Amino acid sequence: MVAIRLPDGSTKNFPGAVTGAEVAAAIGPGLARAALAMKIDGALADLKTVIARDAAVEIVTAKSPEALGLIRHDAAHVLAQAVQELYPGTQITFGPAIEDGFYYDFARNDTFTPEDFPKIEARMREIVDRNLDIAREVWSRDDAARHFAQIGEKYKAEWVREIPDGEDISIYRQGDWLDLCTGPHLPSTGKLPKAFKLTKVSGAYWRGDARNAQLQRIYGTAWASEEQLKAYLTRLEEAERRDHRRLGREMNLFHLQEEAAGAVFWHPKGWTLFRTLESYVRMRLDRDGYAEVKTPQIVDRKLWEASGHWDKFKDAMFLATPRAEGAAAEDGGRVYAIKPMNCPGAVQIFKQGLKSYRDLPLRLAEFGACHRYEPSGALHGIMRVRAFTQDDAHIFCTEDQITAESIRFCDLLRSVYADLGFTDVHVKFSDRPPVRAGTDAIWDKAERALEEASKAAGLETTRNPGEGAFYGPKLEFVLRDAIGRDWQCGTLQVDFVLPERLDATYIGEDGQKHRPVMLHRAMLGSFERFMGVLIEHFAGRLPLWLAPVQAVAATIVSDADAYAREAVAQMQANGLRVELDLRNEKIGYKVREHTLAKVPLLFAIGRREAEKRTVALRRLGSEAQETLALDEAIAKVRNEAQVPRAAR
RNA sequence: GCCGCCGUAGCUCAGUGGUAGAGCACGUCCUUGGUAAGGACGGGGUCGAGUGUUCAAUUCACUCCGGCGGCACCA
Repeated sequence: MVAIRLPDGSTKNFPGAVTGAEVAAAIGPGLARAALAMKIDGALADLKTVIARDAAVEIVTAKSPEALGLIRHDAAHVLAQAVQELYPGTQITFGPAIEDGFYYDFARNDTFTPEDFPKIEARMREIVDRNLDIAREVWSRDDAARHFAQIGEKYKAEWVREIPDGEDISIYRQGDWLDLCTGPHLPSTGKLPKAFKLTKVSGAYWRGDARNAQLQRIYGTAWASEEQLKAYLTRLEEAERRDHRRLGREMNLFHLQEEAAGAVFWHPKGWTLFRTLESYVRMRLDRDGYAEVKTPQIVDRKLWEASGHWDKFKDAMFLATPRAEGAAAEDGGRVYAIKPMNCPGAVQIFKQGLKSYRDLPLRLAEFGACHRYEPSGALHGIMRVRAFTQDDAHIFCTEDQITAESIRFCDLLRSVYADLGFTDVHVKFSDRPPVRAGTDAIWDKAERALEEASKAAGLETTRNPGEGAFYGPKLEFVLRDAIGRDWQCGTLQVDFVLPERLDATYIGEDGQKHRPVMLHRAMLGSFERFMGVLIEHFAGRLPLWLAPVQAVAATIVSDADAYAREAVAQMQANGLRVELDLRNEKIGYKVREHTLAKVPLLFAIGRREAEKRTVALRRLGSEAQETLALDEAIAKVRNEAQVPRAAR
């Protein structure tokens, strides 16, 4: 007898081994129809799996949180079958479920284009209509390897050989189509909702390695219902509306052009935002015990060789040599590199003069402009550029101070993010990468120190194996934006390696030389990227204190021009970023324009206002008007526009 | 860097083997209008760059540059 415990606490007894489908049927015909898979003692399994012992079983339906993953994984298989039916000779490789959808990687000589999608989607629907039974089989390694080799699936054959001993080699059969897959899967293709859509094709490397063959990846999205699919497509449109490249142009913040690919031309408004952000961060650092420095832009490559960056990153560095005849020789044949990062420079400042343990921790901040030759395919708007400014700082401290400094930084970071409108932050812990500097003993120490520190700072971290910097492990702070997207911005890295390589020392209490530890840290990461994130997070509707143009004073009739000028001058004298719109246009036109430009405040000034020395205030996103005396309006707006924590 | 797609006016986009068009924006004039587009007229393009095919290339081919979507990379 087999006793099956159900989620509601009840137990159903069966005379012998049962399948999930039978359990579902025993509960009710509705559930039997809706069943997609099950969980046996919490582990996801096919409905056809035979349960031979007592267990807790939960039937998974389209409403279960696990359903989307199953649906997407099945959609990937149906896609693969459709593609192989339509394009014989195409090899299959991998096709997992991913966030919001799925993909499948194919090897084929001809290329897929989006024009192929309608045909493939139609075939996918047809496969759903065929309602093919999906069943798991366990094969021997030899049989599986032989089978895939025989039918020309060399990627599958390769993979079969690498499945560890002791693991089942499971094959899913869907009609007469087979795939090597761990599952689980829906009981038949007919259970797959038709709420899917192919979205894009791209290249992808076999096993994620650029040295391997490039495959063709077809992406799709799949949902439990048409409504969900529609909602997803709407979400994509929303993301497109927020695109910082589009808003940057529309709001006249910046532009990019090919003579300086990967570098930003900041327009007055964009630069105003940049400066506002910079001075805010500077204020926070000033108040948190940092000293700001500035290090050279062009530095002899010897320094980068010493730091280890040359070895690892020389291909991504810009070089600079004097151009004048004979100058290079006169200069001792030096080769300079434009700095790709600030840390070696910070170490040079630390090394000036003897440092005592009494000087530690020493927090050196730098708004460092760095240049890196990023691969052309990596460039993306202002989010991934070749010239950027970090809100960088290096904290030189003793090992004992790591924890306290980490806590202090995390506190600052949380508060800064909150001021900037981000409260949903999670933290990744990236440990030692395969290629690294420093001994394992040093890495053990560094990882332990960072773990302790992050625990002490009250952070919950998820592990990110092998993703640390070459000189040390790091915490990465990921912000979730208004529409649920994640952006990695802040970082905290523990570094025992660079102080050693660049020979930084301090004199300890014992009168002996010691190595300081270096903490590399950034909050925004790069201003360029962070500004892109801000723009997208707020959809261009920046909070008043950040808005490059906080208000526009727009006249209704030209008789009000003189008063409007005076009002704007007063506002500007009070530190508000206000523009004057005296154009020969109707107020409706001006309202529309400034609304589209996402200016937070609009002061309409007509004859009435000029006579009574008032302004009619309209706020972005509202149609209400509020008439205020000029002085009152200035006081009010000034208060609202205050930089967070600026008041003393 | 790799795969695919794209590059026509400031922006969004039509279009053609015989050297180009719309809407918005811009300029001038009229209009002084009370909260999301008032009217008239006008200027504006080496059709990304180069090479080739052709009597003729913005259109076809190739190379390069840049952009977009992924992949890889990200000190």
